[in-house]
Amino acid sequence: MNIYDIAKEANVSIATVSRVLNDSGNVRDITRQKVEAVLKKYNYVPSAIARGMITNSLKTIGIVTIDIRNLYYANVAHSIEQSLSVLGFNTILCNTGYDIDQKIKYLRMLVEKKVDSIILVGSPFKDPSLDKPIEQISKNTPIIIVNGHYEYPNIYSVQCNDSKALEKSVDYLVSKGKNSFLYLYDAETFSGRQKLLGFMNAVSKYNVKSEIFLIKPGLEAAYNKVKKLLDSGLAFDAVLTSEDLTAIGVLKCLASYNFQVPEEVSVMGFNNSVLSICCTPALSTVDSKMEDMGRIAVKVLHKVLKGEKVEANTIIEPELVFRETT
Amino acid sequence: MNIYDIAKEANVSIATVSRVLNDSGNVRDITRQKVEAVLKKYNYVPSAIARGMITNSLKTIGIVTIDIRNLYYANVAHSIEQSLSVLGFNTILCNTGYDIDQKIKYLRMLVEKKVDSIILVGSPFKDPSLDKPIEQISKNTPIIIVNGHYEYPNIYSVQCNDSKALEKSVDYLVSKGKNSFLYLYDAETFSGRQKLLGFMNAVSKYNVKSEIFLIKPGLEAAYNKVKKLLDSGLAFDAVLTSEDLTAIGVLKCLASYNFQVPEEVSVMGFNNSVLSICCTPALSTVDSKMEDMGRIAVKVLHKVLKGEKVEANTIIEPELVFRETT
DNA sequence: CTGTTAGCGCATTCAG
DNA sequence: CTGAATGCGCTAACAG
Repeated sequence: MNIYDIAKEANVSIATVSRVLNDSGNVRDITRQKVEAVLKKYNYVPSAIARGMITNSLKTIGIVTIDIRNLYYANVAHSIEQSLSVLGFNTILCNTGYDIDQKIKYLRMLVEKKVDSIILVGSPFKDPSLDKPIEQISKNTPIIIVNGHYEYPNIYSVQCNDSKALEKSVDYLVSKGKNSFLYLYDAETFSGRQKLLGFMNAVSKYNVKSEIFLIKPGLEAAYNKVKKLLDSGLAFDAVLTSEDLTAIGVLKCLASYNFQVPEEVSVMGFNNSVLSICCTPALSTVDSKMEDMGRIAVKVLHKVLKGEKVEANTIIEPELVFRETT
Repeated sequence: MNIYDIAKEANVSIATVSRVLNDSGNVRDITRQKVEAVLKKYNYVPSAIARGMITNSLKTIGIVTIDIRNLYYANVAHSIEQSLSVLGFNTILCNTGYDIDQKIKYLRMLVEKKVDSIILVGSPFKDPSLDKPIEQISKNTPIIIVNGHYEYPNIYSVQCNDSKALEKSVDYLVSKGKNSFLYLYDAETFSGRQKLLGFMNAVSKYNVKSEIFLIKPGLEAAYNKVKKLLDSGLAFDAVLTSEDLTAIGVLKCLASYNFQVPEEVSVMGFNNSVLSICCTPALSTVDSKMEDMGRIAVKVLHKVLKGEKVEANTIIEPELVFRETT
């Protein structure tokens, strides 16, 4: 069943069917009704493929991220998908993992499918060897980076002011009398560097001690690191992390040593994920505005697609969420 | 840049270019090399749309679920997406939420895009008013239901033996001397009913008390329910739930009443999500084999697509995971 | 082994 | 307001 069949049955030309299908005006009311009747009769659904042949678009965008099982990515992806759906776009989801070849493969698939845009969530393409392909693609397809940054034509970014969040966290803890800080982070992404910078910047403003460690992602790595640190005699009264899950690992380790949180040691997570209310005590954390990020990324994209002028960089302010660990 | 341009530059016909592009044999080695050189020179990527025009497929499948922010869905979706990617398929992600019109809209978009299959994760289409569209679509497109069930031609399902999981949990807790059970569940999906059945079936085998409550999803609803129950004087020594998050709400409430877990009250969650290791004490739960479900769903789909015969129903056995709450 | 040809289903001129 | 004709880029016969 195609547009010809409909046209024949409705006694009109395919052009007319196309017109009512796309609501593009210039159809007499009575003609329209005639066609619509046939359309409904057969429950006709036009082929996006054939349409794409002409318009060179499938009204589809690709969202590329490391791993959707990570709550941060899941939240942002959800927000993007929902906003896009309102605009009539579908979303192709790509979990690249950390393998470079995988990333290239996904990129290629998206280009083949002529997606209207690619949205990078996190910075799955921070590896320099991926710069060339990304720049190449950007020649024909706008790219939006959520929580990442890339200075290049047709590449836009939406970021959370992560560094500010860390600064404010340190400020707050210092005001609470803390003076010996630990910062645990697990990723050297754009966002990861921002957080780190914010932390370093903040502690340098005060006369406080600070230690910084890069660890593997996950609860266990954090637990083990803190254990090792404690066993080695390091003392601290505040721990900041780049991820809620890391903070929970810290909490668990602290509990095993019978530290009082937050009296003896304060702990702050990052992202305000559901994890932060699952642990005990409930985790103070940073609301990194995951929903907003997705929504605004799509707003930027929409403008770009409409040919409107858009600033290459949008920054969103995070918010501190205080619960029981500070 | 299209296949004609490549053909011209390589001094061959478009058919030959198509042949090397699809690696479909019948090309002399020297010819192939000539073409490949041009292909590489322009970094040529064929149009999946034009190809789809002929093959009537974009090598894309739709995965439809309620909300990817839910860890269960995220895990299954991730597993599906990864397995599909290996087979050269892309995944369109749809978060339907609970609105019926949304669901219809998503279905229509997927049909327009001629997806090779639709995978339903959870049972986003359990509403009877959606039966007609689903059955209609199944006439042309195989449908796979992950943790749901629908007896109909060209609809296949992969499910976890959730009822068995609940039975085994009760068995175990009875063997531990528990005799007064509470079951809290938050969804009347197919899977939700299976769990419920399993619970009822199990408690009926023993001389134990049991109460069952349907509550809203989330930590807070569980917390409030248990609080109300406790305040009303209800006594129990074991709580089972249909979700880890619910169990954590229970745990939090129990803690606020200074109950010893598991000595006085045992608690079990469901899904073995990351949440279960975040709470304190760490939650005993059911590994509902999220990864396996996705992987097997794709295996089933692949067979269906190849025209092989497949059993309409695949059942996976869950596993109990004992941590600190039992 | 290679080339020619004919559509796939639709949007879009351009006439009328 | 409506219809006829064209072509998007590719695959799949078919002929050679």
